[in-house]
Amino acid sequence: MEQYDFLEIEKKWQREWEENNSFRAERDSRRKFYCLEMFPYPSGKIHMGHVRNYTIGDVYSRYKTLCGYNVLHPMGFDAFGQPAENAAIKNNTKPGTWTYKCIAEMRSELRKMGFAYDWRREVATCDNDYYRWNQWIFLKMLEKGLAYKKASPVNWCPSCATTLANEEVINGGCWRCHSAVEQRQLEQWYLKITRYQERLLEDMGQLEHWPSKVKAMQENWLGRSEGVEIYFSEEESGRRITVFTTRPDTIFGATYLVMAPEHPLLPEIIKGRPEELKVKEFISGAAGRRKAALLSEPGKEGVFTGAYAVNPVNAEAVPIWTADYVLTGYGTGAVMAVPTHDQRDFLFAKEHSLAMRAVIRPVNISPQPEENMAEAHEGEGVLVNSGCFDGLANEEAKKKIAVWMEKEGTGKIVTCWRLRDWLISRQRYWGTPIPVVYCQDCGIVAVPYEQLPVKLPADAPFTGEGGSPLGKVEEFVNTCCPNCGKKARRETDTMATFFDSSWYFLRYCSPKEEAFPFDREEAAYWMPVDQYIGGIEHAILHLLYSRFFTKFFNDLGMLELKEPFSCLLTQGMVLKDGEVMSKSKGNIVDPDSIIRKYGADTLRLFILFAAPPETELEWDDRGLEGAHRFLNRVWRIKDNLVPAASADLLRAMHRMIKKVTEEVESFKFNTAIAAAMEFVNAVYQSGADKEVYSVLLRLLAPFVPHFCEQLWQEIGNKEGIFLSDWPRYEPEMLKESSLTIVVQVNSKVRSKLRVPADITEAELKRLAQADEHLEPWLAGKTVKKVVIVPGKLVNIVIQ
RNA sequence: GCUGGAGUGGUGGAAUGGCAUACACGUCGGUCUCAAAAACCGAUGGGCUAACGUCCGUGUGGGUUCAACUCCCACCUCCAGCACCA
Repeated sequence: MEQYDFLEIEKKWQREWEENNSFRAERDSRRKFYCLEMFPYPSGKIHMGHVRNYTIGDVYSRYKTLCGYNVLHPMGFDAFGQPAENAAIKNNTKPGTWTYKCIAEMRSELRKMGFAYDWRREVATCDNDYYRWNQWIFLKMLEKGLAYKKASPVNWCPSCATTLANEEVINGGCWRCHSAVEQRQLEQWYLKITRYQERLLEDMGQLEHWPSKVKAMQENWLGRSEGVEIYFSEEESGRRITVFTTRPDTIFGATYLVMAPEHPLLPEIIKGRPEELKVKEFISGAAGRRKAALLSEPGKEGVFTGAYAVNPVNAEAVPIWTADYVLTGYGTGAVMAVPTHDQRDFLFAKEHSLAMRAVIRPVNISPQPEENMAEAHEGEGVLVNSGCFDGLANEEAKKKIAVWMEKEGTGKIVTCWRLRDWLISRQRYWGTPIPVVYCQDCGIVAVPYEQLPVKLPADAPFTGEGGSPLGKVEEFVNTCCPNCGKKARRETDTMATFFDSSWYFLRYCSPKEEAFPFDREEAAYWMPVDQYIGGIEHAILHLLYSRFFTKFFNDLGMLELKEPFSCLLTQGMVLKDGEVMSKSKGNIVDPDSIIRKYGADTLRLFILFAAPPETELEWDDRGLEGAHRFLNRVWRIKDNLVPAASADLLRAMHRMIKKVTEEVESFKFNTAIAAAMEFVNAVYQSGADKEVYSVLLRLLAPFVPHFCEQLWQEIGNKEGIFLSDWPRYEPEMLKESSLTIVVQVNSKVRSKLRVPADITEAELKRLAQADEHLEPWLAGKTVKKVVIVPGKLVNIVIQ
């Protein structure tokens, strides 16, 4: 039995596409379509996750091409980052050398998959021509006050020996190596992403075609919450201690106040008190306890400071405590504690025998004395023990008390965000140098634009043991102040690589542009990305940063649009035996070995057919063989073409065109392929002619491009299949002359009728009731009602 | 705890109010063959039945409807993300 020669065919068409620049994209008068997949880190080899991600994008971009769109489908490499340094140490080479070698290997692996990229637009973020624009963007941000340097406690990964952004800390561990993250006091560069927090939240309304999950995660990350800052004062000194609460309705129930151990006022408050030593001990142990808490349940540790704070609404003095459960990074770093109506406060108060006072009486539950409460009542109710607010529903009281406090000057209505500014300094070598110098006289000085790029030296004595490697490269560090010309030192930290990937989709629009990061007109034509495809792991980091950058470019007047990605698809993971493929589990299937054995088209087809794009995909060798079998089946039709296909087959073909088109359009590739398989089964029954075959090939072309190009050529076409058109169905051909109608009695199928398609409802009703198959069911019963669904079924309801 | 998903044959999955299990995998049977493989054709949710059939069946319990995998209410289980966020 003839098997098609995939090795030969795939090589041939890959060469052909490359020589003809088949997938080059240029601005023209057609409707544009920008299809983008998240670019890879160039590790050298592609894995099944890449294969799946890029195959999904490839199908869609080839489909859009066939539909007549001017498609931009670029590829590049997210090439800066730590693995290059580790690999360089291990292999005794330079990160640059290693990275460019990996890029070359990766490019060749991607080519073997037959992806339709415009390779002329390739970018690698470690190229001078790319990262100089990182520096340009940074300087613009510096000008606008969006980039700033400050000393602050930062997340520190001891194993990677570098700082991390909040977004890079996952469950208290480093996103890359999972080591427990420590806090260190360091002076670092930040980007003021918080200036955009309202817009990042508001504009999510535009992201209709993003998965709700991703939007929910971003919303949660932004963490907007409305509340009140309340001004307590320390009893003796009158020093103001501001707390933040979302529950001003419980203010009369505040029985103590808690400050985070890191709160800057704390040392002043305890100064000279008998408790000072004990509290200081507690403060110095805080970092260690926080680290330990990451590994286990958070504890309820805390100590009394000896001081009291005056509640501004009732002049009551309440004890001031410091405890781990109050965080320094959120709100004001201090809270008023209301044990009766906040579960955390409740547990803490029980633990340390602190006073409680209920101020909200629950509706429909008999009120309990405080000492009998088993847990805090966090729900709704009516205010009690709250002065003139007694009797108000608590939701109403929330607003009234807030307004009242603001009027009295005892508080202020505020909106609090969880989002922090983005820490971008990294103590690493393989990244974009931050383009500033430090001058004895002038302080922090921006490197002038005309001096960009600040080139990363080709080599640095890095060991992976910490400290910025660039600091050891004398000829890099020592420079002159651009301002006064005196001796100055360069910044030796590099930028977080998420900076690089926050705007690469814009660079693709004009990758050779020399005056700006991107050409305004090209971007105006190609942007936004119409379809973006990538892993869910970037739901917050990359996608949030990219939205931030886009808004920044909008402010600079370089972009019209506010959001970079119109539609987003997050593809599911590839599993083997129910687990994610990984080196450590030893369950990796290497795409290259599959390509050699079955061909790229079979691999593509299997991965598309085995599951819908968004869900997890279980690797299955036998499923792979099934996909291969199907291709051979389609191949053999070529030698068995008939002069004219039957009318039934033609109708089936038009039904298939409709189905495949609708399914591809909505990313249901598995059912699109199923429809094609069903049709091929019909072809095996009655025989296809050349016309029918050519339709089938064009419908399959986005999925298995080499295969279809070859057959397309063999049946006599001179131009490539991707220069043809996506088939259209004739609505006339979908109509059947007769239909099968299901006949039910009391909703159970009892018979089927073959009737003319244009039958009237009355006639159908008559026919159904006369059906002899129904005799046993209808005999002696009264017909209550007859439901008719045109073209589908008749349901006879009997008593 | 909060957020977002998922739960359907032996397996991956299909069906968004109208014949549950399309398509594929696997299994079984047939054709071809000396034989095997490949290929092609057919069967394949469960119970009862010699058979025509018939009853049950989409995580659980209720509800709406002539009709529910699908809509509503309550719950269970699993996966993922966030989490002492005041």
